[in-house]
Amino acid sequence: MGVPIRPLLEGYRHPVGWEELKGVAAIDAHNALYQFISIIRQPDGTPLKDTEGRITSHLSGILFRTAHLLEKEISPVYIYDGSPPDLKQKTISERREVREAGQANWEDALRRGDTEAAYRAAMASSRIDHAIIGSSQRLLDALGIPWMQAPSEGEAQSAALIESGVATYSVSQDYDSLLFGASVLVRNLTVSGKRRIRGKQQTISPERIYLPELLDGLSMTREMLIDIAILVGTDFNDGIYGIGPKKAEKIVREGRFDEVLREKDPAFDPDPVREFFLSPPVTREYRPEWRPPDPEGVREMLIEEYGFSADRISGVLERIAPSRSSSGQKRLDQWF
DNA sequence: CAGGAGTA
DNA sequence: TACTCCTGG
Repeated sequence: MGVPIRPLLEGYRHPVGWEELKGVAAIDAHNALYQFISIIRQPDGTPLKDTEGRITSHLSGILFRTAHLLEKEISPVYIYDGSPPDLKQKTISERREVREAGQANWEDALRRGDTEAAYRAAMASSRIDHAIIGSSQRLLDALGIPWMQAPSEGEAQSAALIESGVATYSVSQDYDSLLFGASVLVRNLTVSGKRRIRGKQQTISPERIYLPELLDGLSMTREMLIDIAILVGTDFNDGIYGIGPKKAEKIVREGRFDEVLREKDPAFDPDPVREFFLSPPVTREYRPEWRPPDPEGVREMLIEEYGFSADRISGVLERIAPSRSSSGQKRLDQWF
């Protein structure tokens, strides 16, 4: 779910226009896939599937979003998670339980005929499995979009790519990459527009957070921000019961982090978690390469193999790899 | 989520 | 043009 420190970011989440987002976007692949798989569903929660029952929601999401980003002169590179640290095991098993409950609730809601509850439960049942990861990577290859597998957490790798100048910013809905030291985080990198959230219409548009501005504004170090996160809970440790972001901020500012842990959870050693955020396993070798899209490869995969509509695919391909016969449109692949 | 059709 | 609604696989 990511670290719940949103209240601390009030005033630092700046709306940003597409013009300012030109550059290299290091996209948290797991986060993006999860968004697609959980949201791209029919009203009763059924995901898009091909005739063999294989889920295709994520392929639709990647295809159309890629076209959109390239049109905005944004170069995406997808960062996949590698092996999770042992510290994450509890989070992983908790997520599995939530998914299984979601699956059961979905079936229940369908039997009751409660479509809205079915949709919500189906979202919670979403799972990024091997088939989804593999097919997403094949599609990215056909689209000429680079991807890499991080040694460990993708968000940590994204931060390293920014630090070394390979990426301009990190893209995720979660705030973890800030803890890993990503200097720029972009959320809602989607076609802006209105969405229904909890029944209400709300306008969603891209927003940008600068870590240095955040730390300066809060007068704190990244180490302090990490300690706050540890108190409220991260993917790598349980939080302290009854402590939210505001109390955690106060505790850390007053230098009572150790004291509070000694009192509330004496068995817990925060140092491995601190260490993981401050120097996670990452690679410094990777250099992404963007290639022109392979229209025939995309067609073969999506139309022949997964049953996408030829018309829809042709429309997208025309946007990202205009055919020579097309009239007067500017070529978007010219800067590859 | 994103695109497209339908509507005003 | 702007906005709502529906569908995609």
